[in-house]
Amino acid sequence: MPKVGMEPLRRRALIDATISAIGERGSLDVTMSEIAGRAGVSSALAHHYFGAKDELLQATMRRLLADLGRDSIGALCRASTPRERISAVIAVNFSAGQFREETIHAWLAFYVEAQKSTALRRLLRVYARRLNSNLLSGLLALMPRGEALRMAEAIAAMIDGLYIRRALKDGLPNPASAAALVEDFVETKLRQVTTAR
Amino acid sequence: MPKVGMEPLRRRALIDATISAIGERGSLDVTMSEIAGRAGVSSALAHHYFGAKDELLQATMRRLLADLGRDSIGALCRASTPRERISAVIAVNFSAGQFREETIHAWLAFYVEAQKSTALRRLLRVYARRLNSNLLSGLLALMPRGEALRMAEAIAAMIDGLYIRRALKDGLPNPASAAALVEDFVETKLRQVTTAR
DNA sequence: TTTTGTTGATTGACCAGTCAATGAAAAATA
DNA sequence: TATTTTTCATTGACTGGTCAATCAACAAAA
Repeated sequence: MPKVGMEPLRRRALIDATISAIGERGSLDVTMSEIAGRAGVSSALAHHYFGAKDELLQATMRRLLADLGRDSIGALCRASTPRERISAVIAVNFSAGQFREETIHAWLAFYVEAQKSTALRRLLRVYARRLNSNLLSGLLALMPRGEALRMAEAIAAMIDGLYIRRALKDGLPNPASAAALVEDFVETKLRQVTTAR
Repeated sequence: MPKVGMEPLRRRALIDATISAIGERGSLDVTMSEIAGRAGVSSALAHHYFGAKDELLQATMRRLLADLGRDSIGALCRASTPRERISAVIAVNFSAGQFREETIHAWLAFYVEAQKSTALRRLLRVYARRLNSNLLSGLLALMPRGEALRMAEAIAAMIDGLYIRRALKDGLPNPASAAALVEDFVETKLRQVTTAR
């Protein structure tokens, strides 16, 4: 049965299993056995491929980041105006791929874990910085620098806030209305800036 | 040494210790011994007064909620116009008492734990609902109901988002600029609504 | 002497991480 | 081609440690 070249497959399966386990439990304290079981292997194998548990967790976080990054790049490429870039960033964060219970739980759990683990904190900072710069790539063309910087922070905070609030309500999946809330904010603010004095 | 009437003192001390332990660790997995040690008692005593660990955690969460509630009521009483009520709510959430690393870490950790514990989830819902209704108590006088509802959600999300983002940056305590961000949003939106067509 | 406060010691469960052993493909060798 | 050897994949069983929870016992008021 065993064949060569299993490693990448197993790694992927273990990371998938980690995300779904975290998503289901709603927190990071899932056991290696639980994760391994979901991936259809023994816990020893999980340790074989990832070493310690935090390495698996870091790999999982990196995967989440990579997925979001990929989606973001795709959406930004499809945008042709600065205004569209802003909408693209917002849309990605509330897209079907990202705004799932599983994913949201995982992000939230990692946020907490990042308070303990410097490695995870560094990864989360990457996320925050990237979100910020993606937003700025649109905002800077539409308003003065200072205004754009503050606006980016506000939008980012609102997105994160909607994520975490989403985690509280179970059974109410309305990514569209969440995105609309942010869009409305952007729209209002843009009108104010362009109409100014 | 032992005197009568220790119970309320111990309970308070243990809850205080729980908050500071969580704040320092940055997550909920602090041991009963750790908490008890900080409170200057044995872990057995903590169990004696609180029973199981989750009861202590729930009591801690309730304390956090109560503190925020008390502050909110105070601030709202001091506000005389609807517009001031909105600012009061924002100010409380970023006040020195609430916007501390310790408190923020605790809130964040509880957010995650609430995914597992229905009791904690219920408590967090209380918080969310109260924040919402406090905001609405000002907003409803200034704009149409539908608009006010959406606005309340947006403000609440932004506040929560700024909280969680604050947890990421260490050593950068700027509650004032965070509050200013929210205030600016409110101001902009209000101008739009009142100037409208 | 009963109640209240308090603890050290212990238990039982759980879990991350290790290791030695097994089986099966691939590569090397005859 | 037939064989041996090496490498890869995989696991069950075990270990050491941690921690929540319990309990029996002790001390000091009331």
